[in-house]
Amino acid sequence: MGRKKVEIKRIENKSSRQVTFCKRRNGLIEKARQLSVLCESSVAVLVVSATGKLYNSSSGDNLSKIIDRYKIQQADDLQTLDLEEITRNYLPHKKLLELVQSNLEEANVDGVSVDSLNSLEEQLETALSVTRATKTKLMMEFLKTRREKEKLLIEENLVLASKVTEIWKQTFLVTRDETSMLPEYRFGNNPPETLSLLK
Amino acid sequence: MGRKKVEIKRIENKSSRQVTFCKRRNGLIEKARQLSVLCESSVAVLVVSATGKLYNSSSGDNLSKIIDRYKIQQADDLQTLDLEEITRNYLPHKKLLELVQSNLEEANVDGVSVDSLNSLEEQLETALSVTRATKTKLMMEFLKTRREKEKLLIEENLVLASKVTEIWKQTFLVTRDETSMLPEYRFGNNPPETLSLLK
DNA sequence: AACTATTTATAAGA
DNA sequence: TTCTTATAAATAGTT
Repeated sequence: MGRKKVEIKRIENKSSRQVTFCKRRNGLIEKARQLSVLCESSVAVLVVSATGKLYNSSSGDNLSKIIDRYKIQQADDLQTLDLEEITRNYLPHKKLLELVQSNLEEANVDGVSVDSLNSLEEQLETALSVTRATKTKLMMEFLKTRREKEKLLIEENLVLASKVTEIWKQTFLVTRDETSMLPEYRFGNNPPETLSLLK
Repeated sequence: MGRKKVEIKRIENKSSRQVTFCKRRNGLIEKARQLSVLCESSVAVLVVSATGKLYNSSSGDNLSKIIDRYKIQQADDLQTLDLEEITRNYLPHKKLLELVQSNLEEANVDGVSVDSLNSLEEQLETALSVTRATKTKLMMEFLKTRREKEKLLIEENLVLASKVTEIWKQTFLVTRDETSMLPEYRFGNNPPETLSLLK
């Protein structure tokens, strides 16, 4: 729908690709909004540009909720896989139970005492909750470490990016006036692309 | 674009709403595909109908990857709110517990039956194990996302670092011979420091 | 599900 | 970028 019919294949010209990206992205998002309103549904659109920049929109429910809805479907689809994971998580406990089982049989020799069984149960519960808490704590700590490392990387990235930008600017100023001294091909002519993850 | 102009507001007639939902949903998904192909980008569309049914499409990358890219942004924006997401995912289990709770009270009225308590206990254990597995899974997923993001950052960092090094080298070669053209203070005299996290 | 009269989106040009 | 406009494409109402 334009002056000419266009084939649906990659637009080779960079600038017209950029223009089309912008126009059609806006068009798509507007269409999504309309669908949502007309048919009282929730619609999410996520667009990742070639340079990695993300554009998203949602109407009806918010994006997180829509994604959660998607996850539920995934969970349904992979229910058998989850069961495997659950089983895996239970193996350590199983072993612990076996260990206690042998204790139990030992106890049986002396005749079954309800009191001893009670205390055994308690011990088991304690062992279990300790295991669980430790696991959570370990994972939380690990997450924290990751976050800190990520922070450092982002800072470093910012410093480097501004350095490159700065140098590019100055190079450009020089090459414009003194082309012969600093041939344009030397540093490349384009400003450094902006960085996908730092926007 | 049809026989009549339509206002963008909820379509009251149920069957025409249904028809429009289907037509426009297909249109939206086709538009998404076109945008993806024309501009070599990744596009995801998620539509949840009023009855809760989910329709989704993705082009370019697969949906999970696009959603991961979204999560990276979220993690930046809402680093502290990760716990909220986890909490949100726990609500369904909460409801399950409430359900069981009501069963418990019901059982109490008829006098406590050991059998019913047994089955209740079993149900609870199941709910608990599912909860536990879900928690682990969520944390694992989150860790995976972090790891992927870190990878991207490191790659970006490497590219930037080599860029800075390259430019520094070339600048040095010029300044040595033509000091007046490129005052030494301009880009700084030192080679870029090596990077703490990339060693 | 098709069919078309119209509206809407957008490609090219400015 | 942003606006304009000729044309392609989508779709509302109809069958």
